Amino acid sequence: MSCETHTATTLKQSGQRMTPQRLLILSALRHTDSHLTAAQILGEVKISYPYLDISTVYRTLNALIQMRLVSTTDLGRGESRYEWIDHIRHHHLICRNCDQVIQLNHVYLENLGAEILEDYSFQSDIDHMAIFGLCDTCHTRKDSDAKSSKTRF
Amino acid sequence: MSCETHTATTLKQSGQRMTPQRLLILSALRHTDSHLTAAQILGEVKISYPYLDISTVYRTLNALIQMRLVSTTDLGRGESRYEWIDHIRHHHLICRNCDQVIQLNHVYLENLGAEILEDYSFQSDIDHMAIFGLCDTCHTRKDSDAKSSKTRF
DNA sequence: GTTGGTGCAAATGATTTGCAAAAGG
DNA sequence: CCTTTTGCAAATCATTTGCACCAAC
Repeated sequence: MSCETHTATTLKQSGQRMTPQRLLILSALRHTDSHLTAAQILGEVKISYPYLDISTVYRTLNALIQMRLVSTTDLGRGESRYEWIDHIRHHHLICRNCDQVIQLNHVYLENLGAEILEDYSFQSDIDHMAIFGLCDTCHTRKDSDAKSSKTRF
Repeated sequence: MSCETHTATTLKQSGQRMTPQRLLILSALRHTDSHLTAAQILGEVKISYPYLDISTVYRTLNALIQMRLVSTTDLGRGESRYEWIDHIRHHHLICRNCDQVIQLNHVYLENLGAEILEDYSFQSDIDHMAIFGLCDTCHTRKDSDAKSSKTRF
C-alpha cells in the first residue's frame, strides 16, 4: 500500500494521474523479482484486466522511468526489460550462449563510477548494468569444442 | 591489404566466401574511428556500389561478429552500432542528455573481468562496454536547474 | 468541465527471412 | 557444378503515434 501511495504522490507531483491500469502495471512490476519485458507485463495484467493495451504499458513505463521509479535495461536482441527500483542495487551477468542471467553484487562496480567521475567528470548511471559473456557451463562446453577459443580476460 | 587477407582467410576457414560486397562493408568499418550503424554502413558503401542491400549488410555483419572480427554495441534506442575489432581496447561513456560519446580507457575495467571470473566463474565480454550517464556539461546544467537531482555514485 | 489517459488501429524503424538469380571456389 | 551469397520484397518484432472517447481530479 505504502508503495502505491508513494507512487500516486509522485505522479501527482508531476501533474499526472493514478489510474487502475497504472496500478496494475505497477503491481506486476513489484510482484516479481526479475526484469519484465513490456509484453510480459501486458500478459500479466491481462489476466485480471484483458482490455489493457500494449501502448498503455509503454506509456506507463515511460512515465515511471521519467520519475525514476522504474529502470530499463537493454539485454540485447532489441528487447528492453523493466524493473521496479526498490531492490538491492545489483547488476546482471548474461550468458550470450544460454541466456542465463546471474545477479552480480554491486560491490564489483562500486569504485568504477567514482573513478570515472574523478577522471572524466562523467556521472555514470552504474545502478544497473548488463554485462554479457559466457557462463561457466557454456564456457567449459565451448572449450571442449576445441575451436579457436581465445581467452578474453 | 594484410587485413583483407586475414579476413579472407578467416572466412575461408569458416567455409564462407569473400565477396566484393563484404570487402566494401569491411572497408567501411575499418576506415572510421567510430561506431557505425548498419544504415550508415549501407550509405557509405552505396556511394561506390549502389546495389548493396541492407539485408546483405546485416548478414555480413553477423558473419563478421561470429568470427569475432566485429563487435556490436547497443547504444540504446534500439540501434546497434558495429565496430571493427582492431583498435585499442576501449569503452564508451555516453551522455544520456546530449548523446556525446567519450572514450574510456580500458584500465578502468581491467580488474573487473578477472574478479567476476574468479567469484562467479563467468567469462565477461568486457572488451567494449557502453556506460550511460551524464557528461560534465549536462550534469552541471541539470544541477543549476535545481530539480530533484539525486547524486548517483 | 478540463486535462490527461486509454484503447484501437495504423505507422515506424530496425532487423530478418523466403526465394530465385548470380557468383565464388 | 555445387554451395554460398545477393537483391528484392515481404514479414517480424518492439515500440510509437494519431485520434476519438473516457475518466481523473
